[in-house]
Amino acid sequence: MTLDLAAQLNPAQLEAVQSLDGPQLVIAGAGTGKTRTLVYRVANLVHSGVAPESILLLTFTRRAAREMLRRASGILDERCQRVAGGTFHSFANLVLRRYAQQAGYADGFTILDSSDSADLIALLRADAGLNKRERRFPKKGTIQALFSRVINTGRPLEELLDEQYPQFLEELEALEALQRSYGERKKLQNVMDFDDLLVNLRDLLVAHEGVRQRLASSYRSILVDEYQDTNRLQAHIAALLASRHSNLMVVGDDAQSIYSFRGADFRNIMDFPQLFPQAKVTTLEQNYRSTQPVLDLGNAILASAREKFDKRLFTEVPGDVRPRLIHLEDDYAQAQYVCREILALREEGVPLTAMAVLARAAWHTNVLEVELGHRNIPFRKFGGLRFVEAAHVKDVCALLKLGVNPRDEAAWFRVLQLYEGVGPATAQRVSGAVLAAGGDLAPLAAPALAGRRYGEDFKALKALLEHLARDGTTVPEKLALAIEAYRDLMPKKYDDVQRRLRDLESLDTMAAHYAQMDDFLTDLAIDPPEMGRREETAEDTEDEWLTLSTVHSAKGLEWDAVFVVNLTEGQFPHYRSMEDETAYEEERRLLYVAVTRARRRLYLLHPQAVSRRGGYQDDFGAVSPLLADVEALGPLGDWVDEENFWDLEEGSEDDGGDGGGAGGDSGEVLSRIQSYFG
DNA sequence: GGGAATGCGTTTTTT
DNA sequence: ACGCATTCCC
Repeated sequence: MTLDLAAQLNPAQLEAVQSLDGPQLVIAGAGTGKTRTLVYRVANLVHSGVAPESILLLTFTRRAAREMLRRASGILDERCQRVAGGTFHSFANLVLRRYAQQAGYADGFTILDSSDSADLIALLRADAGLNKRERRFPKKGTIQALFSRVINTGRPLEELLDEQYPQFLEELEALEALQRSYGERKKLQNVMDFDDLLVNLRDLLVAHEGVRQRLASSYRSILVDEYQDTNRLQAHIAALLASRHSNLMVVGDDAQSIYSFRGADFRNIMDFPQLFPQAKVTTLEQNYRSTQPVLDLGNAILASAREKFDKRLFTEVPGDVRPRLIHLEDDYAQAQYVCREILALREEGVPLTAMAVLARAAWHTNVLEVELGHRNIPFRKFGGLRFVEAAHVKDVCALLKLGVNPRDEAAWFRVLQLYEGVGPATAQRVSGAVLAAGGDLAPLAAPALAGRRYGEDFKALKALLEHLARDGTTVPEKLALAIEAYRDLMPKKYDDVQRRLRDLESLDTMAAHYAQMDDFLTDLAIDPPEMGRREETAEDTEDEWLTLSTVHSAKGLEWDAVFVVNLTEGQFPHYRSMEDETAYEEERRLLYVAVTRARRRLYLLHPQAVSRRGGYQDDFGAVSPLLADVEALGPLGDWVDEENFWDLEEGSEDDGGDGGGAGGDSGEVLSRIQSYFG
């Protein structure tokens, strides 16, 4: 098997792909073949004899990793499928399961997703009596987000409070105490939240020399995609893993950094050469995705950015259809317009699969979804509320979790309250008793409960959990047991039992792929299925569908035609980002990401009113200030600007659309890592 | 005391 | 439609 790299790559890409050793930074603008470069580099590494298992590809989603390895296999051969790949979180999970003891945990720890962790925090808040106070105490979700930010940015709680919630500064001490008890309680319950996965991996690598040596030796080459969206913790982990061979390639684009709300810091990119002074830096500037008019708009959006990183993308992709900015009365008119345009494009031969509607927030497409339904246009929705976040799915998962880890208090709290006559107080009492017994289920059958309404129910629950904990039963069998028990409990909580049961059935198809229940549950938390919440109208097997997505979930993807909806002040940019400059700048980059998803056709839609809960926003919304900034620049905002308020009745005609190893030994690298990360 | 029913305000982005 | 707080009822 030969690899004709020169024929497939431009000089800059080729350079990045061919230098197999040493640290490398690739700055890759949108559409410049970043993924291509990574894929070819993986193939080239394997081709040159590096064992696939010793290559680690860290990406933003697991889907991205799978896709890249599939492509690498297509270029070279099946060996590429054996490359280790995934997200930082999934990799951390893998390592921590192997070294649970060294990390201070027991085997079979369970994962808390953000809402689980918020629930646990709420329990502790109630324990500490912080509920019944004169002053309002922050909501559980707010506290959870704060704690998470402390971890992911490495900044002190006080600073973050001062910045974001000055009204809660007076509660600093109470919050710090809560933070401590939250940390202790998780250990006690043998659970980790998302942040613990990263923290514990880093701590493991720092504190356990032997483990670090083993991992750093076994990963001969490490590649990190979307490096601009990593946080400090992740950068530290990547550096530690590369401490032996220094073969770390990071790829990213500062202009596409859109996850700072999660602690991502694009300075990781800027500082990379500081950490690895021998780093080779490659910049990819030729865009292979979009036409010049689309790119011009992208460049213009960046041009008004507060912090400029001079990078001008150019393209040779032919095409001169200018982007269109369309002003509409409201989001119903917007939905009409988008549908008609989509159908028109399809007539012209653009397949549905090559079109996407992108939005700042998942709910922005709600009105459109109804309209698409009316017109029988099949679609899939990405981003926003996940399948696994639906209350009934969480309920069943909580049951399953207790089979794996009977110390998981958040799961207990959820499960117990499913029973008639059980509220927060009883649930907490019983789960407290189980926890105090180290996870023994005996308290469920305690004589004191016998006379209660739920006495018998709890005995049945005990039997169920014992069965779920048994080794001989398969994952799908356990799931079936849990659903069967849950079916009887549903009417207390929901009136649409049938619909929810159907969702649970789809869990079943997933469960079939797993031999271990904890793997199944972990994957549900860390790598949730991206199925649209809306039932696929016709058949699941529909092979032509339109993509609806949040801009965040559209990262790295591309379509022939892209519609960006709700470009209205307060919607996009989100109103909460308008006071804060750094947040506003991130909205700008977010719009940049959105428009650079388009290959040939780009529609920017500005509904003047956006419906909320049936009604309308009080006042009429101006066009997004992000676009106003571009307009102010003059010729670069050279889009087709049209108003389309009236002519939208079904069937009416309108104007239609056209529109490594190189330097430094392990010790030297380590000391640099140490001095950088402290 | 604790659980259930009622009413109100509210929607960012994700591992 | 959902989470939250208040009120109502056993």
